[in-house]
Amino acid sequence: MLSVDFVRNNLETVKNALGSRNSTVSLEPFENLDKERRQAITERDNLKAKCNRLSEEIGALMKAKQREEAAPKQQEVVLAKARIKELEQLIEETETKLSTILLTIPNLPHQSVPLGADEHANKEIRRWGKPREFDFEIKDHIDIGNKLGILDQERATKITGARFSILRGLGARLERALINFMLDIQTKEHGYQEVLPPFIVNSATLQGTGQLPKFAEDLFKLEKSDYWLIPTAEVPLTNIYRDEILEGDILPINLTAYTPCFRSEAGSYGKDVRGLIRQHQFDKVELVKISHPDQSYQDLETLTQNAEVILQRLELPYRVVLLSTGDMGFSASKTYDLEVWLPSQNTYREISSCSNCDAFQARRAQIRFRRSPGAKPEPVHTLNGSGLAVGRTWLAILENYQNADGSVTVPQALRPYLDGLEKIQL
RNA sequence: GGAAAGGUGGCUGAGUGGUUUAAAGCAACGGUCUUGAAAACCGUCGUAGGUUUACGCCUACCGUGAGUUCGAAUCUCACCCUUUCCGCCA
Repeated sequence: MLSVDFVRNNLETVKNALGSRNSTVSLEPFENLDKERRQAITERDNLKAKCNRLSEEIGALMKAKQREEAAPKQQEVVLAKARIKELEQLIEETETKLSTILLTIPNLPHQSVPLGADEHANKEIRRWGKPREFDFEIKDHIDIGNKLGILDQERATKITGARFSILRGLGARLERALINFMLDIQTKEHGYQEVLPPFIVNSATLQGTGQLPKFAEDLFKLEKSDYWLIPTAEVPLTNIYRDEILEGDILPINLTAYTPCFRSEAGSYGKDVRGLIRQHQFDKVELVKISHPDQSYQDLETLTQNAEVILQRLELPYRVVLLSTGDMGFSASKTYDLEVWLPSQNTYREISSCSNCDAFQARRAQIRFRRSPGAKPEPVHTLNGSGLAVGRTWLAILENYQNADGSVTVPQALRPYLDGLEKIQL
């Protein structure tokens, strides 16, 4: 969320930014609503001040047993209160409209973000590793997984429905190994604190990180409650400090968590229907930084590198892409995607998305800090990134490490997590 | 699910209709004193909104929301949360 002040004083900038982000939010009503609201507040506060004064006088008269003299003053208060009631209704209406506008304005892009309508304007920053050349006909991860008996999507459909899967035997084991491997690197080498948050959150939490009110459709909601399944650990992790004022010297706060993630994938029908790429439930190890505003863009570089290390250790070729204004998520001011090489698709596919949300989420979630003790509280900057999407890592390993005989070699770095296993085979 | 108690500032904790402008203490910050520190003393010490060139002034906030009243932390209703006990349960 942008601050009212900022929008009021930078109307043109915000309008331009909206355009660059393909947003359809209209700022036309903003100016009038803003003015109307402030006038009403001023009038109401003046009336209230008057009532307070009168009430005090009435109190004094009552004490002095001068009831008759209090009566006209009481009348006056009653009258003022009727007007106050009208004004409060008006204030509430305008504030609702204003906050609807403010809550649906996406974040402003950072100046370093390329302008563009969609992913074609994204900018490749760097590549790591060389895609392997195969001297046999390669299979995709679905075929490999099915043949090895470690992936069972048909039966998952019976148990739940489309876009769910069952991992079995070494498949399940590989998933668990990856989770531990990722968490170990982030906690032991990069200094993140491991967190195990709730997988179910309330709507205030989702509004804090920007999923609500605009993207309810992408989420799973539990019936007869205000509870929702998390679409990413970013949501509970970032909200840990909601409604708090932190001391500046504890920043940055680095958090990591493994959680399953639940997404309705509304509007993606027909997209990536095969395999594990796009599931309603998937595992992810998430990285979150609560940063000092002066440091946050440097912290984004660090966070991105922290995620990259996982791919490097697993020796999976990838590239880093800087998203353009039109391709970024709602809350982000700057985003790097990590894309892993998928032989079956002969292309790079997203496996991590690392974003700086600047003060956008912090303002919504009221996460603030003091530059020095006693200083005025300011919003922190919040960052998040996948480190990494476990399901996509799982399938990337199957595809990149497949052998002609249908077996899959276990990446060196992962073997300690699988009792030294070198190969997944029949 | 049943019963009971409770929710007040960063923390502890008073306050049951009218100088509460939320006491007091602790913590924090600034100062005096000191070679330095501690102690002592003095002062400052919440958040948000509105208004003002500015000093400042005004308004709201005692779990949340509604209500009673000229006036609510205090009374009424609903809800949320916490703790304890019982029941059920991994």
